[in-house]
Amino acid sequence: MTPRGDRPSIGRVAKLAGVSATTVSHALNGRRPVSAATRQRVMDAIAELGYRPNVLARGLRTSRSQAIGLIIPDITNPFYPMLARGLQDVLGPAGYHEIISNTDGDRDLERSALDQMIARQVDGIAFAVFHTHAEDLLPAIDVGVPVVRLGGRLLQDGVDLVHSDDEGGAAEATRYLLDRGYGRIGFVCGPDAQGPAAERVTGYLAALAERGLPPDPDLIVHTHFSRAGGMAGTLRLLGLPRPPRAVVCANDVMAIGALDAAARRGLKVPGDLAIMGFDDIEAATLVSPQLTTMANPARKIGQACGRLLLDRLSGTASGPPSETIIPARLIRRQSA
Amino acid sequence: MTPRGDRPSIGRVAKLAGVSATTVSHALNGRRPVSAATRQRVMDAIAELGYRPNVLARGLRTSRSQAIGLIIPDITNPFYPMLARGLQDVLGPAGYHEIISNTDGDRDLERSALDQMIARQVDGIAFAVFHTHAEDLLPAIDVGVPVVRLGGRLLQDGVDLVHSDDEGGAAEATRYLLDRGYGRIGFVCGPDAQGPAAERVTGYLAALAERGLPPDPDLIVHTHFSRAGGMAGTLRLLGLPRPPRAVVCANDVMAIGALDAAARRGLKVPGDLAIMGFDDIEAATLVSPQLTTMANPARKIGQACGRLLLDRLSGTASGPPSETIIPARLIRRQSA
DNA sequence: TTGAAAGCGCTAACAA
DNA sequence: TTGTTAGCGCTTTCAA
Repeated sequence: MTPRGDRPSIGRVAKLAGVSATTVSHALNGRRPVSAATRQRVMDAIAELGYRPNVLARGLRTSRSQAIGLIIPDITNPFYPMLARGLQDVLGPAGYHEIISNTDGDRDLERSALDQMIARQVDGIAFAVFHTHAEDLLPAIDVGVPVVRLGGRLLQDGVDLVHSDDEGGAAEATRYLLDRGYGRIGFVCGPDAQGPAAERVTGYLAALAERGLPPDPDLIVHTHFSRAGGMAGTLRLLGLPRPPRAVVCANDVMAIGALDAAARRGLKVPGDLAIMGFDDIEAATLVSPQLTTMANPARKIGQACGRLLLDRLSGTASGPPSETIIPARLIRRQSA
Repeated sequence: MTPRGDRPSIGRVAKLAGVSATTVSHALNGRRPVSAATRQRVMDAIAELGYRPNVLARGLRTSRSQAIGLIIPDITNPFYPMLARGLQDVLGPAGYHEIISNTDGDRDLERSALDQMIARQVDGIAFAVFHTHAEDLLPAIDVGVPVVRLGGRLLQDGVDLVHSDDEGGAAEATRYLLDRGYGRIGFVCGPDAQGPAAERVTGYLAALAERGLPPDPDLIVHTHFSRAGGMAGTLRLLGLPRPPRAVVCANDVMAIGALDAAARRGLKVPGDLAIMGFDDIEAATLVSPQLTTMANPARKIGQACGRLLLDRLSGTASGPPSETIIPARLIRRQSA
């Protein structure tokens, strides 16, 4: 009836080896010395029966599921698989599995995903979402599950923070253009002032300010985080009375849209229009000209997140929430 | 000490509501009538305590973990996230979570991932790998866990099969070129005769045979499944005494490499060389000219896989292994 | 309509 | 070096 085909239990192994279940347990996880002869008999029995410890039962007893939850908007967005891989790089060798939930950025789904993770007794949670407020994470904090938040700036009790240096990266991208003599630089931004995009605008403005350049609201356009949005935003900039000769885009996908806009206007890139992206997604090397961009190292972020979780789980870290900033790196290619 | 902050148990809820744990259980999962008044008291208690059923404990008792394992080579390859999403489309609403393991195509890692999934008591497994032999799946079959294999052709007891129509798709791609007057058509293939690539060669040859064209071994080059491999293979074809004017590539990544090869030789695409890809990855629309290709619908494959698993889990399906073939669709763009 | 009791497979006191 | 016992939180007979 049930889908399990009568799997051998620790008791069966014990009986076959002629020892107690306790001894089998200790032979397996070495928390207590077991004589070589006994261990051998146990191992033989395990092999003979094809025994595998039931992780659920172990988890129930130890209240550690050896699983961590990863809550993200959409695994289909190439940034997140990289993040997931980085997490696994660190957590896998430590014996943790990853349970992934997609939320599509919906706040209700985010909350329900968190609930389900808690119900599954995950040992830790990596939460990568924009629209979540501090109070949404309280259920996890209340039950004492370590949470690492990916992105955002909010420091919150019980929640470590990992994010890329959006502000510094955007500043560096802008400086790169300034150094090449571009005075009027446009910024193609996301729809609102939330999330990493906001930090990127801040960096852009900071770089201008360093050189004594005042911000020009006309040069900042708000549009969608998409290829079409990038094109529309860039066209808007190009339609200005004094259009910019260089643009910084909030991400690579939008920068590819900026490329589309240049092609439509018959502008050469970077000759007539220089374009900077952000993220260094795979596609950045597929378009022509290839995108000059800031590398946003998803895998490294995932690894940092994994280490943080591991430290909290082992009790190595127990202090107040930490903030880890992963630097972005300038990748010089052809578009700027 | 343990990382769980003293979570409320069903017993606590029962006490607060003034009923037995049994009643709380039934109030929650409705396997037995509970009076409206009692149910209300139970729900109130649950809300007051913030109770969430412990999925591990439930799983231990019912021997169903409500989790399914997804074993893939690499979540970083954009095909697999789509697959994972398709699985979740179907399995998520049914209350299943997904546990993902990356194997990097390593057979030992594949076997160990399978072992771990079994140890975790997953209710079903989706296995997407090339290098696995039939006997590697036996551990899962032995314990009665339904397995769906993604890709490959091997019909095996206890293992359902889902794959795209690699053979038919490649035949259609080839026919498309034949219809446009190309007589000598090259095929850029993977390193060996295994996996979906093999089926694609078969389809290519079948289409040629339909028109009475004999196979020419010179026109089939073996190379790596990568952009660099695609370029190298195409250059080899172009170096032939009578080079083909059209090539079919085993996947889009290789087709992008073929584009590189054409650019290097100064050939116009599709004027001097027509190029067909396979898969329709996102990048297919980013390159210039955009790739004409066969869409390999990963998400649909994932959904089909999820339905199959669900049928096996619910007992709806219980017969011999099934084979589901998802058709590939021709996407006309610019490269052919 | 409800409860009491047993037990899923494991580990951790405690005891020898 | 090893065993006995209890119990993690839940569901499921069996009984009322």
